Amino acid sequence: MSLVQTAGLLADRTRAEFCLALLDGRAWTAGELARHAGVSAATASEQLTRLIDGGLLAEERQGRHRYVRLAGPAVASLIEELSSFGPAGTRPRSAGLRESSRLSAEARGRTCYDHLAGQLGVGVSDALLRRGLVSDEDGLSLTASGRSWFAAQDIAIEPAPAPRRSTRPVLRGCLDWTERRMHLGGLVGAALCRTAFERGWVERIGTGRALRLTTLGVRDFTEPLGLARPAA
Amino acid sequence: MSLVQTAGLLADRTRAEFCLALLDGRAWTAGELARHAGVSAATASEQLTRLIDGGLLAEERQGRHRYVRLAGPAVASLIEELSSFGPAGTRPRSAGLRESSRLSAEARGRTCYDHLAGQLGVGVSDALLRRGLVSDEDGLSLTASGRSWFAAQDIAIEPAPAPRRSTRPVLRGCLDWTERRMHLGGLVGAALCRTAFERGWVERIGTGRALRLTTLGVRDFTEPLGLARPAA
DNA sequence: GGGACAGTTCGGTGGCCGCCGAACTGTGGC
DNA sequence: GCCACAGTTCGGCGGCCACCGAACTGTCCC
Repeated sequence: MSLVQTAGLLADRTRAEFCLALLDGRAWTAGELARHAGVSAATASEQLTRLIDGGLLAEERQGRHRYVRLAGPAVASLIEELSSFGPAGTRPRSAGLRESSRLSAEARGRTCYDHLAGQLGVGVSDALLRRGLVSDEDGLSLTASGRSWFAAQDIAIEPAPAPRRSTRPVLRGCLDWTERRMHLGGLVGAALCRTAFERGWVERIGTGRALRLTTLGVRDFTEPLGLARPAA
Repeated sequence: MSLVQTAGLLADRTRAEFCLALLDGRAWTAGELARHAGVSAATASEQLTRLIDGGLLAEERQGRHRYVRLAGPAVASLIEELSSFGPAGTRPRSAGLRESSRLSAEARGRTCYDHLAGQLGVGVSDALLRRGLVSDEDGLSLTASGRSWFAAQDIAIEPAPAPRRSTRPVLRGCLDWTERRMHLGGLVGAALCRTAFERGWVERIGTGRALRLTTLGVRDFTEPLGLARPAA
């Protein structure tokens, strides 16, 4: 795969739509993606095969279903970087009720591939900054007290997955499109999100990418960090 | 600009060739790029306009010349990320004498947008790791002693350029295509490279992207770091 | 086994876009 | 003023590729 080929994969409306949908970090079936992007099953099947051959997506077949997901964090960060280009143009026009309620749930909290985003993600990010666990002078980094805080919480910041030496930074600012604020990505963001799921601090709402903060999460996660309790 | 449009800009052989050439961090004229990519002046002109409109390139007109360069570090990192995808496929076949002498000069030392690459870049990167100024456990980061070393050398790690809050990490591993080794990018890599030019530690060889380490550079830069003196 | 359904393969079509030569504009040197 | 040269604009050509419908394979359920 060369630069041209990889870019070409993302240079198509349909394939890009697939990838953006998969940015929630979950596995979708081919049919779901086809409906989501408004194309026939035939087209979806072809395009998914291309994305998989190009190494952007990974597939898992289960019975008559073909599940696909992003091939890894590098792909997610690539897509985010490409999306965040230019003068951050146009906001999509207003939507129906059902749609806008889904959107507001996602605005409160959601996953952005493997880390937390939305108001929850931004809030956590701000809290860590306020408490000096993370520093944003000359770029984002974990401070010494930040490292000990993570150790004290028993949250492991996974070193790079065994086989391939990763270039993934410990901490990475991720600028999302709904909030215009930065939230924490990178290994630290992924570790926080993984822990939040494992300890029941957050849970999925239905089948979307939206998240709900549980009462356990308020008690053990956001209140200790000094976050205001969310409005709804 | 959307994801699709930005990706589309890089999904063309000619435009990609331009961007890869500009990865040396310097400004090229439209004609130089046309010859480099083997297309007519007409084609180069059109494609450059597209790249500029899309925000990937910046232009500067001087008399009858049109100089273009990458619009910023974010573009360089985007291109590197896109290039480093997939199983790092095929190495270009061998070249003529003139070409291969240029290549070996570039292998010794060159710029990779705004930081040092080639054997020089990798060597510096290794030396900083060996001395504990940089850590690569769970991702790359600058250690406390690393921060004081930079301060002691009076090398400023520039905070993000004023207007826009940058997501550029302090330290970023950059995996280059000639060396298969990682070298230092990010704000730290840029600061080192800038300093190396300012203090005369390195200089350009001719008009290419290749670098020569000066005797001053050996004395004040690589020897203090414990690098072996390069073969040639 | 039959029917519903998820996904795939294939052929044909339409549109987009990268390319060039030719004619043109503008700059610099003599 | 003239010529050389860098870059631009335009029209037209050619190739690539995303799309669909239709026919097919494979899975699950009754």
